Order: sequence, then C-alpha cells, then structure tokens
Amino acid sequence: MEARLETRPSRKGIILREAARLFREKGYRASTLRELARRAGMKGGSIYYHFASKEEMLYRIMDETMSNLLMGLEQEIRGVRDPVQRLNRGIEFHIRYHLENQDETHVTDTELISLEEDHRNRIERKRSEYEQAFMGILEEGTQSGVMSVANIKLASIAVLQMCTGIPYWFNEEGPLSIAEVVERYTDFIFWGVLGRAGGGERAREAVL
Amino acid sequence: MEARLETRPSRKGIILREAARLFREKGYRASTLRELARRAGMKGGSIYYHFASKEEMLYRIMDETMSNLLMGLEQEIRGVRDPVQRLNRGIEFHIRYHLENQDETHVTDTELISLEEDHRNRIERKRSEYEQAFMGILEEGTQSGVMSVANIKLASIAVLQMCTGIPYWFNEEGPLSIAEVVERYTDFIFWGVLGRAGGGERAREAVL
DNA sequence: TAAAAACGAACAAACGTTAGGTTTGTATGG
DNA sequence: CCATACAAACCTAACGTTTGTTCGTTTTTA
Repeated sequence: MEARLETRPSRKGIILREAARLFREKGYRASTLRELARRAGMKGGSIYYHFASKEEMLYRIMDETMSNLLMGLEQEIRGVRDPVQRLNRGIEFHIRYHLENQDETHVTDTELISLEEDHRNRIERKRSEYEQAFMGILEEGTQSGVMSVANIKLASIAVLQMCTGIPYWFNEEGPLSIAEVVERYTDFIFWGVLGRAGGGERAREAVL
Repeated sequence: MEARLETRPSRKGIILREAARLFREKGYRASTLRELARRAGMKGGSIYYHFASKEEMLYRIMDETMSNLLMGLEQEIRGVRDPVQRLNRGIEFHIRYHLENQDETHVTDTELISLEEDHRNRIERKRSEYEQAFMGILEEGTQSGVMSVANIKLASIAVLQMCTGIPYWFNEEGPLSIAEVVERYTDFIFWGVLGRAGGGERAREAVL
C-alpha cells in the first residue's frame, strides 16, 4: 500500500531493492537466495524472516511497480483536458518512471513468466488497467479529430512497448539526458517518421 | 548456415523446434532437459547425442534467428532505392518474421541474459548489425529530405522495439490478420499519432 | 555388421526451504 | 541503576529435490 521504497529504508525495503537489482542482472530463476542475502548483508536463511518465499519478493516488486505506475499516471493527467497534452504527460511520466526505476520496471516487464498463476493474474490485471488508460487518451484524441489512429489498442500497446524498452539501451553516462529522450520519443510518437518532413507529398504517394 | 528449421525435419531440427517452444513457454532457466526430451519423444540423456549442452541449443536458436533476420532483410530491400519503400519493406519483413517464428524470435529477444559471455557477444554483434541496417535507411531518408528524424539511433531502436513486441499480444485466432497488423504499424511509424490528423495545426501548437 | 541413435541409471552440485539455537535491542519492575 | 523478560533479527546446519551431465549398454537403422 504505502511506498516503502521511498521512505527511510527498512530492512524489507533494502532486501527488495537488492532483489530487484539481482533479478535484473541475472534473471529471477538464475538468482539465488544466498547471493541475494550476501548483497543484503546477511545469510541465506534470514531472508525467510522477512518474506515467505522467493516468489513473494518478486511479486511484491512487480505489484508495487504497477501500483506506482497506475497512481502516478492518474495523478499526472488529472485535470488536464486536452488529449494531446494528456498523451504528452502520460508518455513523459511513463518514460521517466522507467528510467528512474530501471531495475524494478525491467523485472516487472520481463519476469511475468516467473510468477505463480494467481499472482500473475493480479499483475496482468493492473497492466491491462494501465494500457486502458492510454487507450482512453487516444480514443478522446481521435474522436475530437485532433489525432488520427486507426486502431486504438494497437497504437497504445505500440507506444508503451517502445517506451518500456528504453532502459535496455539507455546509459546514465551516455550523451542523452532523460529530458532529451522524452522529447525525441514524444516527437516520434506524435509525428512519426514522415509527419513533419518537407517531402510529405512524395512520401504520401509512396506509402498509400 | 543453412535454414535447418525449414528443411525436412532432422532430429536436431525437431529438438531445436521443441526447445524454442519450451523455452518460450517456461523461460530457458525453468525449462528442464527431461521435459524437452519428453516433448521431442525421447529420454533426457539422449539429447546429448545431438548437442553438447543445454546452452548450446539456446545459442543455436538465437544465432539462426539473427542470421535469418539479417539475410532476410538484406534480400528484402536489395535493389529498392526509395528510402520510404525500403523502410516499408523492412518493417513488413521484421513483423512478418516475428509473427511467423514467434517462439524463436521471442526466445532471441528475451534470453540474451542466459547466454554465456562469448555467445552473448556474438548475438549482440548480429543484433547491432541488424539495427544499423535500419539506421542506414532512416539516415538516407532524412538526408534526402523525405523523412524527418531528429535522432536516427533512437528512432531505429524504437521502431524495432515496438515491432518486436507484437508476438506478446498477437493471437492467431484474433480479429486481426498479419497483413492488417503490418499495415497499422507501418502507418503509425510513418505518420505517428498526429501526422495525418485534420487538426494538425492545433496539435502542432499544443506540442511544440 | 557397423555406425547412429536412444536408453537407463547414476552422480555431483546447487537450489529453495526449514528448524532450532543465538544475538541484539528495548521495555519493565524493583 | 540493574536485572529480567521478551520479541525481533539473524545464524547455522541440514533436508529433500531437482538439475545438467556422464557413461556403459542396448536398440535401431542402413
């Protein structure tokens, strides 16, 4: 419920933080509790005082991530009316959160397969909610005529997919700042490859 | 070298095919050789007559996939001059191959982490080659003025990322055909969300 | 009948998990 | 101020499985 990773680091918080790092580094299945315990500064068995199982840690990481995404997005676009602005804010929030919580989001995006059925269903439900928020924005934008999207669901998934993949290649020490990445991606999502080019007519013929 | 999965199914081919299915279903680490052997119609130890290790099978799947992607793309855009047409063909090929070889491509896109260092480097090199082919197209298109891409590398990765993710949600029995998916995605990549909308001016102001 | 393919049984290592004992911090009562 | 009580936090050692892999033998194929 509460944002545990944000507050003063409790023992559980530290373990989850290290778990996210480790799971991202080696993958959930290849990560051992002994290695995790070592990084958290204790011995293997001690983890079980804080968590009932290895899988519970994975679920907690993913559930908190999805909750933060859902609440954060809602808060970010609340009160904003213009669909273009809403999409703008949504994209920026999504990218920012993924870049500022790379370990947790990466695990959340890749380890669904490692969850037990019940937990997996819960996470999938939240993810679906999150996608529908974006679908709603594209829907409004299209109906008001300012956007032109043939298949709302497809476009939403495509947008999220490409933004979600940013942490794969983004490097903190690289030449690009987070703000620049946000700008380039937003630009691409809004205008595509041809949208603002001079040779629009020529391209239009070639494609259509 | 040769397209082994395409020819008359050899014993090795069958095993690799089932391995790709299994690895995708449960993840590489969670897949056991005994289960794989069962699916391929034999007992656990027999696999080792055909392959030296579990990891070798994973590497073979990924290497063949990357080789097919590289050669296929090259063949698809060879002789085509117009950058827009080249991009069009590249996207279509990429999506088609991913949808027609879902197990292998999914494994290739998610299990890099499970490869030993030497093998991982080899696959990463081919993946980088593949990305650069797309970067080249965007480069030509931008320099000739028909496209407008601020950051070539970013855009290439974004395009590939969103297309690569299609098998995650695509359903053979669903309402969309492969051709339709290709069309929608190509459309989105070319024109974005605003590019062909009537309210272009209004949106332009809101975004810029 | 010789080579190719598969079997069956076993091994050593690694894993998640458990149980019981030990330390540490803190509140309580005299 | 000290002694006691108690719970939270951690350790140690082990258990039972599962895993990738090996190897000598048997079956199948050509």
